[in-house]
Amino acid sequence: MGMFDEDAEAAGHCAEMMKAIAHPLRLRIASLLCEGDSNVSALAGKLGVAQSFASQQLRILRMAGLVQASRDNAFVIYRLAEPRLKQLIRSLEVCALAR
Amino acid sequence: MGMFDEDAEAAGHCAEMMKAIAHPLRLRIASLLCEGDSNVSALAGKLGVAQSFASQQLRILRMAGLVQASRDNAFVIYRLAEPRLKQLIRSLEVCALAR
DNA sequence: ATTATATATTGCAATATCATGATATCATGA
DNA sequence: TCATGATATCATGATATTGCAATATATAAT
Repeated sequence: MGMFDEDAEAAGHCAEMMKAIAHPLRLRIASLLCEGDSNVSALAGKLGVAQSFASQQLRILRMAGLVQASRDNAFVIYRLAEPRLKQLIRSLEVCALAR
Repeated sequence: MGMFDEDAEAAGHCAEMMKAIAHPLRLRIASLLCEGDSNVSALAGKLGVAQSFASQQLRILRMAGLVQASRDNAFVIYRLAEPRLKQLIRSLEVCALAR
């Protein structure tokens, strides 16, 4: 039935993806990006953290293939790269509500 | 709309939970437990890892409140503590399929 | 009491992650 | 070109995680 118990490689990939979001700030960033694209300093402002910190965490999300970036003049706009990520975050919210 | 961007504490809790499963072996353990309760050495055998390693990872899952343990004579039976965890793992499998 | 089996814990070295501050790059406008 | 605002990277020390081997504990059977 489960796929991860049989397919260790799939489990490894999935764990790597989860690790990317399994961080307070990165989860909040992903959550914000669910509501719409945004740039680095806007995100940093909303989250109340330093720009360099936000940029670093965005980099980790980007490396994991979860978000994409593109330039809009001076700004770099980040967006969710994966529609399925939105779905996953909804599931996580449901989990969090059930505590 | 999203809850994690507004509620930093909820994001922290959720990230902590995710961190517990965001590991190749722990994900596989959780996946196995979705199919039914099991004991440590049975899990270790199915996963092809040393008993002490399986026990260690089970401990981490237990600390995070994701699994529960109870003794059945010589054996310690582990089970999913959270029905919502089953749901989450299903979501993860869907995500993993979509790669 | 001894042995065997199941589980848990501990110690450890290697590696990774975290958060911060300083600095560098990049694009725009005066 | 210079100044400025937006982003990215670097360097760092603190802390956490990883995987393994050795050892300890607990239960059961003989």
